[in-house]
Amino acid sequence: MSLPFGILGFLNYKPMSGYDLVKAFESSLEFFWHAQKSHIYLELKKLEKKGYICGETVIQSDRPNKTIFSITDTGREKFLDWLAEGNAEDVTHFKNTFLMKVFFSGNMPPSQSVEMLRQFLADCEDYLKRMGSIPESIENYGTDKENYQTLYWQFTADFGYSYIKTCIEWATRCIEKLERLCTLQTPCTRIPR
Amino acid sequence: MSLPFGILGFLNYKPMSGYDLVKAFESSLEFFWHAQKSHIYLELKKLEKKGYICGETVIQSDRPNKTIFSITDTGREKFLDWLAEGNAEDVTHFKNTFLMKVFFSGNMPPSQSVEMLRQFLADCEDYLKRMGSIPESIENYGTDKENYQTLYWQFTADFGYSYIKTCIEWATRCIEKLERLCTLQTPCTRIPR
DNA sequence: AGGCTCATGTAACCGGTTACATGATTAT
DNA sequence: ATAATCATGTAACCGGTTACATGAGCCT
Repeated sequence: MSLPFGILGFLNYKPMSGYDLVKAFESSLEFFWHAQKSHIYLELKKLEKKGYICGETVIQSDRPNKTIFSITDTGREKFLDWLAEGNAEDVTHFKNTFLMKVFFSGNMPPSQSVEMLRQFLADCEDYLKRMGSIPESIENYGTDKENYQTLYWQFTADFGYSYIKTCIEWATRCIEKLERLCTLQTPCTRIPR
Repeated sequence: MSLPFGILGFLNYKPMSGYDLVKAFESSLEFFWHAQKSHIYLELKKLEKKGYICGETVIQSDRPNKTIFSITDTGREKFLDWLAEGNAEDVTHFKNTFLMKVFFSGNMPPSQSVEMLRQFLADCEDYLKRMGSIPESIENYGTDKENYQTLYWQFTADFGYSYIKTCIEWATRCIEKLERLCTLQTPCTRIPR
């Protein structure tokens, strides 16, 4: 329900082609909204049909032709409406497959769940490393340094960073607890179930 | 892609009716996997057709009849396979509409985004309050106190708690920064865009 | 000649949501 | 009477994913 608004959001900065949008999503929103290429192109058609954006074909000699989309007044209006909307469900309605697995981990040997948590920890740390390069990439598509845009981009980056940090601390705690239980209290021969 | 496994997970503890499952989801998985009633009943049919669970009608005189579902051997096998699977995408592929709005907040007056963040903060604090009652409710459907189940339930509760705490701290930071910028550096008459 | 970036799609599918709908029994 | 709990669905829809597909031009 958000992809079309993400597109409108980018087009509100400046007109872009589908290809540009794919890259914009990859380099920024990726961290909290992974979008499929095909889905973006599909959504562009829908938005144009609705009259929220309008496309113009640009003929290029050195590379394939492209369509540059601009946001329309109605499009901008819809986008700003969306921005102003409340979103109370967002705090409560998040889905996390990994946590579901943790929840049901009593069904596998503790050694296996320790391994699972270690993998999660490794993935988080890997992610954190790759995140180091965000602040610079954010600078690249800022159009107007006068306004608050970069500030909000920093906010989302801050969120991502804090979130991953929290995940790392949590996973570390869990692993410690499991290992303490496994090596000290209960000998590893005792397998649940 | 996880709901059927959530159902299998619960049925692996003990046989349950669709109604029981709805309540089980509401009282526990709710925090990271909100499930629709209708979806659960739909999924039960699919799982039965696949032979992962089997239902038995229980005739009741004091209340409407019901169907109690039990997990089959193949069902248990599939469930354990799922548990053992890796889930690297889970760290990277999360969707958050609210963060998308923050990302595009340069398009609205700072006062409005402060309001949005305050609302988020309030929602988080509200959520945190309601979370206080989880540990007790978890105790209720533990079948076998000998095994590690409750430990893992605590892990997920710990995650939820830490996550909300992180959100609260983050939102507080953001609001502070915005207010400092608005009241000290730039007079509020200057509205971006 | 072969790989890269640029550029854009279609078709099938699926997980999940929303709205709607029914009906029994029990407690007040 | 009527509200609450128990109990179970159907149908339409939609957001998003996966797989597949094409083709121009540039660089080496």
